[in-house]
Amino acid sequence: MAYSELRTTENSIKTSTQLNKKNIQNGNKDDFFARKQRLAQQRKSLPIASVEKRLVEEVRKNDTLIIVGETGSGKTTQLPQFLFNGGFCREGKVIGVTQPRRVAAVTVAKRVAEECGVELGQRVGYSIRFEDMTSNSTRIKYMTDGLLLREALLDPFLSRYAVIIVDEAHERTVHTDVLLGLLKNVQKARSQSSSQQCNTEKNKSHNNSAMDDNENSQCFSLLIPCQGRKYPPLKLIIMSASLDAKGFSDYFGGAKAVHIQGRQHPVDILYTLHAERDFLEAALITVFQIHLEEGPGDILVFLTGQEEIESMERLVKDRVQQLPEDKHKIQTVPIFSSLPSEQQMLVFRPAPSGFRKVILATNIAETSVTIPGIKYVIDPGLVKARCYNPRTGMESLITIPTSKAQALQRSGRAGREGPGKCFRLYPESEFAKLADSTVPEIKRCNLSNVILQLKALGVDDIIGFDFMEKPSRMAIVKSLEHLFLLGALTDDYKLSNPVGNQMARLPLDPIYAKSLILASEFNCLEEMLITVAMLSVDSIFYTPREKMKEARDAKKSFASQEGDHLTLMNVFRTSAEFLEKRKMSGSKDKTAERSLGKWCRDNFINSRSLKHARDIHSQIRGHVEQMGLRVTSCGDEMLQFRRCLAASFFLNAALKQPDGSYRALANSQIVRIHPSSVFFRTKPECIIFNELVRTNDDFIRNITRIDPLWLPELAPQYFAAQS
DNA sequence: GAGCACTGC
Repeated sequence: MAYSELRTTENSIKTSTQLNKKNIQNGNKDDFFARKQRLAQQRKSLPIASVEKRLVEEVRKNDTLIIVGETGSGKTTQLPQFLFNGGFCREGKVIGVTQPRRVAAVTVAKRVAEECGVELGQRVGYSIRFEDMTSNSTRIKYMTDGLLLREALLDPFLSRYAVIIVDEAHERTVHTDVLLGLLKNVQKARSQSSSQQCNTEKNKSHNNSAMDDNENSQCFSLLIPCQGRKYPPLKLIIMSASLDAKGFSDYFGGAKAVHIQGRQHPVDILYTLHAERDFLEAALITVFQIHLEEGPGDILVFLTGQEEIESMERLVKDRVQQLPEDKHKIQTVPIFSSLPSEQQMLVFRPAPSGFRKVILATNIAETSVTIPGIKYVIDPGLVKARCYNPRTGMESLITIPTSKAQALQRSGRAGREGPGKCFRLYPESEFAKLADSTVPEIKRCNLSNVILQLKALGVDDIIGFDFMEKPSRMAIVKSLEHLFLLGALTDDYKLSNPVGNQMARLPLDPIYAKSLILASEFNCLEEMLITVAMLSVDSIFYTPREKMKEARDAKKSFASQEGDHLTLMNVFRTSAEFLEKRKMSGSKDKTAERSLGKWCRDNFINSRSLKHARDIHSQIRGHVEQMGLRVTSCGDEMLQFRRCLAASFFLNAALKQPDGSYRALANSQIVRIHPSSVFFRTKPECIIFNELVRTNDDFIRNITRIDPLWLPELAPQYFAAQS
């Protein structure tokens, strides 16, 4: 295939010695000191090290600072240490650093603890869902941004923190965007609380005297809990890898932005001369072009989904047979999120000697997973993205062109260990037409959860909330209506008590949170806890292409005639009984867990999803018990449980049509039962469902049969007017 | 008889 001239994007800076994994495990004293010395050397050689004093000074001078740091600058690990040494943790205050992903929070915290020579969980720690590695002495705390949002519900002023660093802000996840808005309010309120004494007597009710103008009225509600208390100003640092700091700076009132040099090797970017019609074929040709003409080094190919990855794998294997025998040494390795972890791990294993590894990946390899040894990247310029239509309330996945930022992120994967090459399968003129950055997630998702959180944080005027980028009015109104129908909001759209408050405290989809509250009244909270935990995770059933029949039979053994909800519950309970038996018979916890892994494989269950569901189950159980909800079981009274499902998910009720499709009662939309449902063949007259996704058709998933007469009985406020 | 980018509480 023809490519245009090579172009060099970034300057090369030599990297220091790589870490030697072996030495970490060795408790040997010499190794310990050698490693310590090496760590210190590495720290000193980071681009950020030379500007330590200046950075600390800038943070002292500016309440908000934007830091643009390229990959490898060391900003995430070093800046918190600089600030700690600079005295920002006086009086027991904490430096919080947020990350969009759990793995990042954990690995960075471990690294920093080691650099500081302290035990993880002491001065340096991390906190993510299901795992808290912090203590009273923790001063540098890495955490996920979603977790900090949850913390804000309990401590609206984030009073423990002197500094909050929002890392990877350019990724613009929903959590990051909500957090930025919240932090802006907290910062404003805290600087006012320290400059202006709150008047405890006068401010019992909503009273604007503590604020200068209406624009500030939103942080007023945040002020209430701090009445009479004083807080030091909150230092805010927004760190981004994208070169465009202006958006963040503008949002924070013209905050100062500083730039820190990165340390990437140069990556040559090549474009095709013409637009390619078939990107799979173009990628295939490029793989072999690299294999035959370029030096050693592994290839990373970005594809849109599992299906493309699997067909690409077959194509490479077929095509390699046409080459002379001495050119056969290619090994393909797929990676995507729903792949079982053991198979995911294979991408990290070096290819056999003399072989070239070709990694076929979704955008899991863009940020979440860093694979060593990549020298070549092939980027067709496409990505599958979630879209939300607020009018229909429907989510869908569509393939769209990447943004420039995303293309840059992908090409950067070729320059982590040495100079690399990136082949973009489109002409350079097309690159110029790409959007600069990806549309923030908050503009393309259902907002019910976001709104419930904001309401619980005291933000009543959602439409007036100062989002960095405002979601559409329609999306906001739609979600407000939805929350109102669930009973989370009152007639004047305030958070209801106790229902709305309880729902906001549960880390679940609002509709699932509501179902738990209802279940305690229906005496089936035990069952509903299991159900919502199982509904909250990715697909539980795993169906490998080559073992379809076995997988289907395994699934049948769990199937319930009542529907998918009870089927999921059967899986959960059977696995729990299995684990219990193992532990009773004297197996250690670890051994029992391992045999659960085998049980999962035998039953074609995705063990990662099941583990996740078990974690959610125990976490949520703790929450509902704390709230004082009664956790009781309906035993064999499945009718009672199905009635509770109907009462919970009445917004998703549907009636069978003569042609076997269904009509959703809420909006008369015609939908079809997904083939993964137990009701794909035997179709009941009336059902409730949990998920509506558009793929080749408008499919509904997770379905239970109900009696249509229950609907007006259990949700009269909704169905009375309609019948 | 389908096919599910990726995170997160």
